[in-house]
Amino acid sequence: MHTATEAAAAPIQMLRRHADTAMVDTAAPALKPQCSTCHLKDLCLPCGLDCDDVQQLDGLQFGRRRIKPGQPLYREGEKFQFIYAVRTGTFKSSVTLKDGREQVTGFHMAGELIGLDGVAQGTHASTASALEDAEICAIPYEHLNALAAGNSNMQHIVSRLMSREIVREHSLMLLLGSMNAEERLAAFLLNLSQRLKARGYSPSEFHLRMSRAEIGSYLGMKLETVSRTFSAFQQQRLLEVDKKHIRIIDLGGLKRAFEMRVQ
Amino acid sequence: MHTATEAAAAPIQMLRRHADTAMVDTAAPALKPQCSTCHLKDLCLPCGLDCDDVQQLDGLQFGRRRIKPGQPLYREGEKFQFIYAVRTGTFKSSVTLKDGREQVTGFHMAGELIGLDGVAQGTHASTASALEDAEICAIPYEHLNALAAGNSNMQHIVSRLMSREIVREHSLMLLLGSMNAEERLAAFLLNLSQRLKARGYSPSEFHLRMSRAEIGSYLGMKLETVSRTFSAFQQQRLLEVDKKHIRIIDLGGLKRAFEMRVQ
DNA sequence: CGTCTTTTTGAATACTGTCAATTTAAGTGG
DNA sequence: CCACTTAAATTGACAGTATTCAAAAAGACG
Repeated sequence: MHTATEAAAAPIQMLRRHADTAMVDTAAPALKPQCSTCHLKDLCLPCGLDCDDVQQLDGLQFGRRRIKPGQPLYREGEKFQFIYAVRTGTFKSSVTLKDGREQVTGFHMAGELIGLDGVAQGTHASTASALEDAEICAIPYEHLNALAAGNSNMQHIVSRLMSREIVREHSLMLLLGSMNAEERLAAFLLNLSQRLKARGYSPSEFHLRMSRAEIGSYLGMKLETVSRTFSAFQQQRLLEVDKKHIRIIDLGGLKRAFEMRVQ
Repeated sequence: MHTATEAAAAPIQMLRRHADTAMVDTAAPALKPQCSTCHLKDLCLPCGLDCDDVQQLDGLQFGRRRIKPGQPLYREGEKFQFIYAVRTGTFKSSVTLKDGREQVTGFHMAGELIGLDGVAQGTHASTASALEDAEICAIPYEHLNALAAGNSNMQHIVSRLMSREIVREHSLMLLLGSMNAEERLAAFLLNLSQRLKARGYSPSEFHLRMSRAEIGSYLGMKLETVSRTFSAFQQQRLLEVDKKHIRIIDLGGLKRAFEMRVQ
């Protein structure tokens, strides 16, 4: 088993270490996380639980792990053992096509849980990779389940998380199925803005962690179209775009570009 | 509360009865279903449970209900109380856009469970309507949860069902995000064929329960494009199409049209 | 039997994709 | 520190696919 330190020392070779991606360093005492004292408490798994229940989560003694940019947290087909809570950094989830291309199914930031698609078949149905230096909590699914078996609150929290993922994907299907390029990008930016705001960051000025190609894959369009649409928004004076740095200068206008169709 | 009979007597007025769509006739003794004797046992909720656990499901005493074509089983925003198992007939799930258009998020047939997207917020996130005469089991979610609290097998079954829905939506996102019209329709037909086969029907000859517009909404294309693509498949001698009656005459060819990209 | 809906098909348009060139940024090694 | 290589993003020109608009045909239904 390789530790987080070893992984950090050899970030280049990540593509060869398929079987190891789920390994977690549970030995390092400095990395023992506690939900009860975590600043992400209100966004993450413990959200909605009372003090006693959160202390039960502390009892799970899950490991923490650092991930380097580009490194996979888990891979499609790999055995499912943990669900992961993002502590810092950003991840993308994707499913890969036979011909090698990927479809990005989500971007994930601090407090969000990923890996729940592995429950269905006991193997991960998607691949999750870090887009920047990141840190996660690895929650052993079986232990969480054991906890949930004796605690209906906990049970409900986990179910709700899964259901939320279903609802999230509904709205993405809606986007992919019935919006044009401008509406897609507007929806993407507004969603990002909202999630950053919920995490205490500026909702109007931020740095994209993903490439144009990754945004395009997520939104079902080519990277050139993403780039063109950014330019169009800039000309419409909705945004200021400097590569990955985005400033929303007309939030209302952006919402109009998007809410035209949704809700 | 209106009974199934009343509902059947006034199918035209369904659009006005928002609050009532989740009502279930639990009084009619003839309609008391038993999982243990149900012919859908191996496809539906009980799949994977042993005899003892299935008998616990019988104890839930959930109601059965008939739905007329076009009638909603539940509606977006409505209070979430039940998950539904399709006994007979076909349903579509959809989310509606501000401007009235709908995005179909799924088609559901015998043995499939719907409504799990309501767990997230306590209200249904989509609308489910029957495409033909249908019959469902309404499983009270709270009761199921109570059962799951004392039975980890049961718990696992429910989690797996939710996760399966997440995985299903992944593959639909993949379809919507990175396939052309022919690939989409081929994927749709192959999926349908496979599910019909699992239910003992012919996988190569079947009757579509949904309109071209509904297929189009599901696949993210216009009804005219669906129609044209059917015609194209017919000219390529992959299908014989007579309105809603479909005969697959070259399964391999259809798979090639689709597997070109997927898995 | 007439009306309404669904489906099919055609023609023209619009949007996004493809290909290619250029610019900018980032990383590498002398 | 600078020249070099590599990767990412932007932009243009053109092509191709799916959409839109429109009309006709075929069912479905009362």
